[in-house]
Amino acid sequence: MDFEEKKNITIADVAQALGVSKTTVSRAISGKGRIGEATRARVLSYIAEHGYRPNLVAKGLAQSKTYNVCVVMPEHYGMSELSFFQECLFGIEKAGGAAGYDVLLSICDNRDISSLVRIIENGKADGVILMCSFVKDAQVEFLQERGIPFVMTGSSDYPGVVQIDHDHRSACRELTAWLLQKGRERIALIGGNETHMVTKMRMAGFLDAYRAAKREADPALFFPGLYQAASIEAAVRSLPALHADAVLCMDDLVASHVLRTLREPDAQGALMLASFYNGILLENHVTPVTAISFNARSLGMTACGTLLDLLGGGSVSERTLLPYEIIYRE
Amino acid sequence: MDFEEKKNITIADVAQALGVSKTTVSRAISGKGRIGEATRARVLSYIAEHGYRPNLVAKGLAQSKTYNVCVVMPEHYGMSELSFFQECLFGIEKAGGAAGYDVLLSICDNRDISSLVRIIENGKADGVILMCSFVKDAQVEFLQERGIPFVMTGSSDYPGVVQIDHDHRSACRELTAWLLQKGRERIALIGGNETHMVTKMRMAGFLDAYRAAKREADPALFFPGLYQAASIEAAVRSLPALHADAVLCMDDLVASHVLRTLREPDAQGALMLASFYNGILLENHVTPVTAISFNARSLGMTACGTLLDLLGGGSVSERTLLPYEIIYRE
DNA sequence: CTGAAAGCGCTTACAG
DNA sequence: CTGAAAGCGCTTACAG
Repeated sequence: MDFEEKKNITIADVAQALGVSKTTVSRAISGKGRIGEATRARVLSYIAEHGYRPNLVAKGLAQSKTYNVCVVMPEHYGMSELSFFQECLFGIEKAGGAAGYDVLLSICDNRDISSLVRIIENGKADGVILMCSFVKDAQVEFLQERGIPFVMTGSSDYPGVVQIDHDHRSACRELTAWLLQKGRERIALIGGNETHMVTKMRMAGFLDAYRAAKREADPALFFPGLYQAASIEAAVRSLPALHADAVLCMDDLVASHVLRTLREPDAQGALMLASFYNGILLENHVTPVTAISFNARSLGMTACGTLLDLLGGGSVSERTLLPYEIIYRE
Repeated sequence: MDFEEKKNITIADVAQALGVSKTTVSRAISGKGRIGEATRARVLSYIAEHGYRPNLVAKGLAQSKTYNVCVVMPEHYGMSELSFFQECLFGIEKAGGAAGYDVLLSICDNRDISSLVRIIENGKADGVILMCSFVKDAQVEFLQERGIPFVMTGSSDYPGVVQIDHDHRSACRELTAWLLQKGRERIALIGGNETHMVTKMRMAGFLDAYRAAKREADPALFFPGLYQAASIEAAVRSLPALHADAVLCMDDLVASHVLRTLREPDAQGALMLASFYNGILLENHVTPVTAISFNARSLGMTACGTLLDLLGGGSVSERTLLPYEIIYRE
């Protein structure tokens, strides 16, 4: 297969065709600078008719801009986060597109940010959106050192990082408080990647609720860092011996595994179950479970909007907290 | 938050610092054109030390290239496809990055390809990778009319479209043949979006197997276009009355629903189950089900490699079929 | 082997 | 109100 080069019409072409200068054409399009109403109309109608679109790359070069935002997605995560990230990405693309920006994708582990580095060093993007935060974050360190504008969906402990996040801490506090109020005191906490900031936030909200209720959480009931079905099951089976009366899952994948284990014939009942994230996995489940619901798409749109403000020289608040919703199901 | 403009070092800077011309620096880097070994080494060591990286956008403008590939993802699809697309996307990013290309993301329904159009008209990408094919495909029509190089992951009926796909037809034939050989003749076929090409391919493979076995498939056992849990369950419940002895699912989401229904107390057993796609949903299931397994990442890498060949002026074959694997589980 | 100059397709002071 | 010219950061014939 080969493709015929259909060479694009340039600003010079339309200038020549109209017998005006490139400057004039440029001004008619951009709306900047004085220009006669008649000439502008003439130019505008010509380009509309001939389908001329200025080359954004050339425009960008002249303005030292790229009209690209780079979004970096983490490579490794569970499937529960998958659709969340996807939705968020779509939100970014939508908000960016509306403002004439495109999204350049970067994949990255904490260890390997080479893709991000390449994009930045090649001068391919005006700013970046970080979709995942780490407690020791190479992305943040790199971008800050380079002075590249960026925002983060999620929370960060690094000073000066513009963050857009759902209010995980409040949400988890509220959900935990609900359990406590139902008379559940020995709440087990299962799952969560401890290197992720979001886990810290959830944990904090959990403890907030205990503090507010003047109760004390039992660390023996914490089971962080569990991803495999087998280890989650083992944790759940150990619960009765620990006199747990409820279990709170860090995300919907964990919840899904816990649910399965609890349904086994030899599993004790009487445990109350809730999840810190109402993902796609929970939606498909027969047994409804109380969970916190977040809107990933609006997170993405807000993040992108904030980055564009930043690029536009506006001042943005360092932290934007988006609302959540708790879906109570018994 | 604001960021200090740390202005990048340009080719003019290094030329001046070294007392040579920009031409020389450019040649030292690109390796094109004659240049003294000594000067080249001097330039190279200087740029290594000072961390100079040529601005790819400017380079691109000079060469009428962008070093971007646009990949368009469909917006609406089930979660079973989600991780497949994600993996594929990661494969593309990897292969592209290795060749100095970045990926520009476009989201699109069949109805609305405005994001793709914008990217192309703005001159932001050298070529595009279509991740989803439709029987009436606005993307293909647009790109062909514009003469933009593109490839597609999946299959297409449009003439002249470079396709990279897994061999769905053969895979489905083989899997169906296996059931037939096991003595199952009344195989129900559930799910599949009829507007997607992949459904056509799977269907064809299914019928191939019947033909080869000199049997006839019963159209009464076809249940296409089922996405909701409820409608899938209804279909499964109607199976005994239709004397079905096996069920073949179009994807893992369908399989997952079927599995759940079959496990209900009042559901008849004796049905054999298999799926045309071994997705993440099936992996998490307790009951193992025979299914076809595809490597999405290598699909992405191959697609990107093919597009790059195309951009490089190489001739590529119109259709590349990737191998599959059938995971037999009883 | 090396460089001055034109060009990629735009924008934007600076003059008029 | 309009245009000639320089510039964005690179490449690449064309001379030497």
